[in-house]
Amino acid sequence: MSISQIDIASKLGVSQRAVSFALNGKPGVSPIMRKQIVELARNMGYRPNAAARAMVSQQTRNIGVVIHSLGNGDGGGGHAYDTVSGINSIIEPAGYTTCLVQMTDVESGDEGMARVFREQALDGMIFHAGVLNHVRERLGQWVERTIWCDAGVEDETNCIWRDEVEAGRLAGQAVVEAGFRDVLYFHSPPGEPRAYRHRERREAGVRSAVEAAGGVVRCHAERDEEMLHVDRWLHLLRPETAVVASEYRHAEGLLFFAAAAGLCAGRDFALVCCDDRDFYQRRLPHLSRSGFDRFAMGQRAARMLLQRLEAVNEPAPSQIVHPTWIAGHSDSPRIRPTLVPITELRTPPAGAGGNS
Amino acid sequence: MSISQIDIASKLGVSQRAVSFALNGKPGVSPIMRKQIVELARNMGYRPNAAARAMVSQQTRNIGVVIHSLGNGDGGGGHAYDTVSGINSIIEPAGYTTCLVQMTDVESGDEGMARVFREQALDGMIFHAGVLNHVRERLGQWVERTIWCDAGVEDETNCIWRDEVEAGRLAGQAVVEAGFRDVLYFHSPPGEPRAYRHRERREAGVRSAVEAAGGVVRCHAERDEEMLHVDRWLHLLRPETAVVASEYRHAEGLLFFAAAAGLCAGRDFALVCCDDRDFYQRRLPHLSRSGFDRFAMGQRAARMLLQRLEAVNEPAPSQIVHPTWIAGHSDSPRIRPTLVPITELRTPPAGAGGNS
DNA sequence: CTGAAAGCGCTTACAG
DNA sequence: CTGAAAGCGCTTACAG
Repeated sequence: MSISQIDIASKLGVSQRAVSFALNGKPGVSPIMRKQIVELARNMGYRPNAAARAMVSQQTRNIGVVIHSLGNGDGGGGHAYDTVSGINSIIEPAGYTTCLVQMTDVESGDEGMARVFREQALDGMIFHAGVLNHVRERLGQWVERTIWCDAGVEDETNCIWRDEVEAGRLAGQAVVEAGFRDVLYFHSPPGEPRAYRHRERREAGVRSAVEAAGGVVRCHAERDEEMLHVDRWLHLLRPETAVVASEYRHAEGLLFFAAAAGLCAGRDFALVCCDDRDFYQRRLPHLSRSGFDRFAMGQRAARMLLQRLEAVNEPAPSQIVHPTWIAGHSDSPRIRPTLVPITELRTPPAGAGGNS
Repeated sequence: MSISQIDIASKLGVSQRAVSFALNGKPGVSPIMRKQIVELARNMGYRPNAAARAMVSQQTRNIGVVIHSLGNGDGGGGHAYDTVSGINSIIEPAGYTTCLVQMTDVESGDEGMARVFREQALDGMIFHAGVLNHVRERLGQWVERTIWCDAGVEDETNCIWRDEVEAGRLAGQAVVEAGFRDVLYFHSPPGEPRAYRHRERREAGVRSAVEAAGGVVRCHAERDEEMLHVDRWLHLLRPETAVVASEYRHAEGLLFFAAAAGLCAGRDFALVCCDDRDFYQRRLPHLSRSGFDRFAMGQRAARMLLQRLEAVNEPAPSQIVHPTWIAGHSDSPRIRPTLVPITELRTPPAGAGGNS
């Protein structure tokens, strides 16, 4: 039904080889014939058959991008897609296609695996998810060229991950410099599906900075879906205490639900976050945080993979993503940075939320 | 390098046909031989070559999912991915793979198009984006089986879109029933990249409901990235006025930045939204809104496409997604639904934000 | 029930 | 500079 090189060749009375060479810009066809062929191909609406090309060239030009799915709609606001966008932005111009694979923790046996894994269908993959060990090992066997991107795998090669300890340290240092010595580390309870040891590491970083300054770090665990229940944690917010949110979801909860309950970050309490989202730059610039450019990380992971695909397949040296500190800023007079010097926080008025 | 059916066949001294039939569960192989073959294939780690299979079967089992990209990290919080997740949740178990394609408005000529379009590489595609007309026509020619999913295309077949007028009407009706007659419709300024006429339609719906009750609708346009500048719009919030946010981003801004500035939805002003996100159910349940389950819409679009792929290729009748009204609710005493009866809103205390 | 063979649409040595 | 041909790894009529 669709037109092939043979259709073009026979119409012009030339060999199929000539068509292939002309269309692919290879030498060995006379300029006049080349022009005829290219023109006719365009007029006939010829498009090469990817499967045939893949078979002979032994590469599919498809790249798997595996993300962890919590099920229906992810439920999390989809920070994994920040990374996916970064990956795609590099891979697509290079002529590859992003094949999205969503995985749950309870991955069934080989039969339940996505087709893209059951068959040989990928040139490589980028794994972006906390993944159970047995799944990891299986996939590693199946797809020879894999980059582990913030996936809880930290080998010497083919991995890229963020320095979470440093992210915590930056946050801790910032609150110390703002004069705080009492710090509340706000994190997810253990046992969350995305088990990738960022919680402990960020905490360790926070501690190292705060304790070096003679401060003390307390912890509070809260499921992010429960942040709405402000009564669970509102009493912990005090002007003398800096709150360090481990994940962006906690920071959003602390920012917004506290405000709804009458306590405002940057006015009634100090807030910093060890995490970041790409769109915060435009939509939440006043949040003081450890920068974590997932889009850029995805780009780097994609470049690591491309290097392995284009050159000889030697492992790519692992990379560590170093966080940077982003001081919250606001050019709106009524919205304040979430971290201000301790002396600028107001003491709670009688009856305000802080002391119930 | 990788093992093929021939490797298995020769090792067992049988024909390649036998291997193919055995592995694919087709009749025509003796049970004993079948068992031998299946076992050996497993031991040798055989995986079928997707390209070869695609070539002979004339189907790639790849499906393109096109989303609009604003560039770096999308910048928008990625509501398109709610839909993508829904699509993938249906397509993957059916043996297809989601190929993600991000498109910008300024799509260059055919040469700059993603490889997946330049070549014949897809069995079908789902287009989820407001798309410029010339791009639309080109892609429609290239991929014969396309479903237009909330993409600004509304033909009799192969389209699925949300009833935006109804979404506005539901929001308008809700505020009317809560006793409001003064309504502020809060929307994006025209000329936003994702041009898909939801802004006007939602407004028309709001108007129809409010004006039928003798109320009046005013409008205010604000870019969502500018919501942080509360001084631009804070003075518009009054207890007697119900604010109807057109898009979820505006609702979030109205919810959160107003709170940071001291005005609280459900206490100082009423807020409803014509839009929705999948994770609101868990993380923002108190927002009163027109329900819009993008995940479910993606699933429906995927089923429409699968129907065209599995059966004869006859066009799928278009579907309209009807919004439902979701009354905000909260089991936390300090967080209130964003829409409450007008009588329950407090009159602004002197000096509060509403009257500068 | 099974083997030998054609063919899917390309790329690329190999002869002329 | 160009044509005739092999082969990538499968599926599936076609003979036996």
